[in-house]
Amino acid sequence: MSEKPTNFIRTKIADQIKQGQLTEVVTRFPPEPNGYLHVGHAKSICLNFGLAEEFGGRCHLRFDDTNPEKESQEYIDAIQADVSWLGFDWSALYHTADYFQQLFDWALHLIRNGDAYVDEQSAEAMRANRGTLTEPGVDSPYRDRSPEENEALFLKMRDGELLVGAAVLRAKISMSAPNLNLRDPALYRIRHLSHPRTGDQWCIYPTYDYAHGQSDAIEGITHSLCTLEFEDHRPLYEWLLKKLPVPHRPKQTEFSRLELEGTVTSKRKLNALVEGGYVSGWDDPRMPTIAGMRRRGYSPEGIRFFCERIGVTRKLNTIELQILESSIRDDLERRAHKAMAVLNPLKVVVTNWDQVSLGLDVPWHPKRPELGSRTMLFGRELSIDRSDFELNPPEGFFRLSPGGSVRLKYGFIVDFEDVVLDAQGLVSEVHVRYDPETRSGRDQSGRKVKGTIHWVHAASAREVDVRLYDRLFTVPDPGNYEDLASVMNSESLINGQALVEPALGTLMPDAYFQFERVGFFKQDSESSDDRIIYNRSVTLKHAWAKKK
RNA sequence: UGGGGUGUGGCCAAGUGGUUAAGGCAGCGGGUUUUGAUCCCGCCAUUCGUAGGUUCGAAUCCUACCACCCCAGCCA
Repeated sequence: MSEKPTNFIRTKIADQIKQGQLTEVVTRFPPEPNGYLHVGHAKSICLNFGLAEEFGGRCHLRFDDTNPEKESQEYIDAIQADVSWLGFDWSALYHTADYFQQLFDWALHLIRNGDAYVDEQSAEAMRANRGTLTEPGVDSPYRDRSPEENEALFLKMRDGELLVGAAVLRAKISMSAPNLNLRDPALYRIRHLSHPRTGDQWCIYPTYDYAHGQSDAIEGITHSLCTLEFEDHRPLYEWLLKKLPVPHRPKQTEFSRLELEGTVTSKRKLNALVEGGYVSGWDDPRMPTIAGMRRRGYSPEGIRFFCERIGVTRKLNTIELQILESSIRDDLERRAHKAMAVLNPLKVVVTNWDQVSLGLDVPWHPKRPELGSRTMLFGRELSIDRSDFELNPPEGFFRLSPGGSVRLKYGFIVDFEDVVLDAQGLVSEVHVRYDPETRSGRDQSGRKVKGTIHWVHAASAREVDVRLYDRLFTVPDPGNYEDLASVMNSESLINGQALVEPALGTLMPDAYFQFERVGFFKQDSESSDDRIIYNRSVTLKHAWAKKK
């Protein structure tokens, strides 16, 4: 993992510091608690927290909780867990809801200055009067009320004397602005709903446009980073900051959102997958949510490495899944304990083994001795993977086949002797002879074999469940399909069993594993003492499989 | 067709007037290897959306054109 790649935001900040325009960097990550965080949020988290960290500033975690209709405590808790799991500490926890009083007072300020008015048009009328992309809108009949009348009405809104939808507070900018966001945008709406944080204290709630910039100002945010679709909102963001006596002037900078090949990252669609029962929940290992990736066995470092690799620009981009997977592998390669597991067992009898089982001391990681070792047994009856034996091997096959030899990793070289077929003619057993001179670590024979395969000792192996995951969709751009059901991959989850060496048969919820020659695995959170479940996080790269 | 953006190899992405256009992923070739993994080495854009122009010199400046993305929630 090399040094951090640069990007335009970083460059700009470094520049501002160099020119003395900036003494501290304060960013914020402002999720709305209306769903779980996904890989796109991870990009934003890494950017915001990463920048603050790099320039010795701070990054606030702020819940942008302005709309109680869709927000809940479940999401608030999950978001904190996810950010923290990714490895970031927020200097303090903030809530837009904590600024509701200040925001309200500032709304009064706008009203008194003639910069906002209460509109009693229906939502439909407002829409009709907004105009179109090419035609200007029409002024509301309520647009020229006096400040006094507006204030009285706004207080009635606050005091619950008006019904939902009966009125809205609007900024008084221009109904003919070419930027639609400037055509008298709504600032406050009536919602007789209780809020996870403020309870029933308010029945009017500020919109994102009104709340966001002012919250940034209150917190002293220097760089308010958001995605490109908010670019058209920047003039409004700045208009409000200019009209209000705010203590600070934050600057908004936009970057392009992450698009990941083969995944959807809209909360609405992710929610539809959960609600429709297509996945087991927000943390289903196939979900691109942080919770899903965590459960699948991706490491925080791997995800952060990914976010670093993909960069930050203003261009449309679709990241290939391989970049994510290779980032995860890169981290897991050094982090994981390496062990033996056989997914499709084939019985192997070592016919010339006539002693008790032999204990082998096997390191957890050949390149990281500090991880220690464990004992594996070698004996007369073993299991190997069915795919490691071929009766009629294709050209270039160098595992076990009739007349051939192979090394059982960390054990001995074995030579093919015989094969037992069942009634259907399928291989049910392979008989081999082991070469006593070839014990790993003390091989005196000088023999070289082409293939080395993994195995487990039949009597001491334990059976575990294994869940093999594949992409959730059959198309690279599921986001373009309204009917997600039609592009779901029916084989995105394959349930199976595996025989694992004894050391893998106990509950180890935090450990990362590589099943040698198979892939990276992590125990699923549903595992229990008597039923261990391993999730395949990601496969190993497999040149042989590709060539076939 | 209004406004705002973006165009550098298959996918990302540095580069902001001056040697043969960084790097990563993918791919290809080779070496090491008791994981066909890892690791290591090499190859992989005479060209930067297109066409003109300015300049001794342009991906970088100018002009025109083309393509794509975002905006008409009392969502964020």
